[in-house]
Amino acid sequence: MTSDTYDPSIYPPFAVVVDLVVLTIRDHQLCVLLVERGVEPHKGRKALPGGFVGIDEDLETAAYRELAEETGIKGKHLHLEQLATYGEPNRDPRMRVVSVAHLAFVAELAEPEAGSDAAGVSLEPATLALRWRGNKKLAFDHARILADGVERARSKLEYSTLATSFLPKEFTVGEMRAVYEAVWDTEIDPRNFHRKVMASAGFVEPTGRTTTRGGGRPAQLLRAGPARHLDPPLTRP
Amino acid sequence: MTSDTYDPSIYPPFAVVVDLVVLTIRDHQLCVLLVERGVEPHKGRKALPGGFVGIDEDLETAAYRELAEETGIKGKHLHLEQLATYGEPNRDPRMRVVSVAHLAFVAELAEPEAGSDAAGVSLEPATLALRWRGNKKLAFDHARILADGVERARSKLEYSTLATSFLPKEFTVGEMRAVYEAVWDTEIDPRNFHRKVMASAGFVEPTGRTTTRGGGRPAQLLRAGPARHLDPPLTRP
DNA sequence: TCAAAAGTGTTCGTAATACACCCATGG
DNA sequence: CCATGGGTGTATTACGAACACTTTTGA
Repeated sequence: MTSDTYDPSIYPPFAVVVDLVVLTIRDHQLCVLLVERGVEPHKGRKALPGGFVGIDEDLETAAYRELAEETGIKGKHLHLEQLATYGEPNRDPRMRVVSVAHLAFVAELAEPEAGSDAAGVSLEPATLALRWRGNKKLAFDHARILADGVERARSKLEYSTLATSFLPKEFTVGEMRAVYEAVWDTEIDPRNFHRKVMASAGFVEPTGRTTTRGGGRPAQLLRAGPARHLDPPLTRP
Repeated sequence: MTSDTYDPSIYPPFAVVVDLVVLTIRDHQLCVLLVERGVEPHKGRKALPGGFVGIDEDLETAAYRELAEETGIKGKHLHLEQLATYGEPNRDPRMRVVSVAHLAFVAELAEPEAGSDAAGVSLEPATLALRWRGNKKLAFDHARILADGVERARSKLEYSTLATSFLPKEFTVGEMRAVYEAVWDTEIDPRNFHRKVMASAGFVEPTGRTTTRGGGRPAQLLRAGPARHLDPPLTRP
């Protein structure tokens, strides 16, 4: 804030919206939730979900609300954080729109089209959506927002415990490895990964049960531990 | 963005401002640039510099403009990045204000009070300003913004080459070590630090000249190298 | 000749990698 | 009994912390 006085008759109107980069893992790929625009501008193109912030609504509250409206997700088992704010004067041709983008990590949603609002909801591989060109290009500056979100996700997995946000409440080490491999788009040695995850204090805790989903020897079922930061970090090759 | 239509007669007015966390090193301490408020609310308190975004002005452009107005700094030898956006409904009692905070690293400014606008500009140790309580407390939610900025600065030094932004164009390894010690508030082994900095490809390059300012054996004068990221990172103890 | 800061060499313990190997299940 | 993934042990290498030591100036 500044000490300048505010005069509404001079000060021009800004619209403030939240846009969401909702990431999830599907088929061993990092996927992003997109909606198809029904109106101009960019009618027919895919866009990040989002909407206006209410006058008495916190930014984070608005982001959670949009997420629920768009996906039907309401549970507490997800991660949502502010990503960055995009405010180029002409990013929306209709008026001056400042978008506070948020980044969400969610566990596999059972057919997200079940969401209330938008019929045109889809899940697309993130790297694919980033490469769309021509009239398939993402609306507005959403390709840039998505790129920033993907890069943030990649680095967050290194030094935070947020990989668990992509997983159901109970999971195996192998399933967590699949998350890292999908987000980083690399292969990871299963044996060393196993050791690092189990040795990292507070990352995961055993439930005592096992599962054989996925075949092979039964794997321990784990749940997320209390730690928020990963020390030492898991580094990508 | 969303497909909702926009109706200005319904949509309430938001003010969009940029606030600046301007950090520099002074007396071996990490310091922040503050201005004293001349009007209510929070009249007489220190606050982060900032101001309204123009209707045709990019967020980053607005941040550079405010920085120049507040400090007189115009040169290209500084770093400025977006920090985060703060939009709680009641963070400003006058109206709904969304603040896009930016973080700047600058080399020692020669008495910043020389700046054009504000007479009440001062440089205060960051950790001190964060501890102010009662009627000396920072205005609005600026203590939280400052805390976020300091934490970001601390971690940026680990994996980026931005320490050079705190230094003049030419500097010595010892002067850079002083930056790390001030920002991290730790002591660092000079010998190991020297080796790491010089071994890190693209971090610094020799100018060929030396200096004896600071006493002792002449030190190589260095300038910032082309690298933006530090690999391997410098880790705090 | 002493203090002070720059810079180099070396030791030593830990951490990461690569991979051999064993385990426990389903088909 | 074989394929599949889970999980353990271990040798080798790489790296970082600690610190002894040398260098080059100003006072």
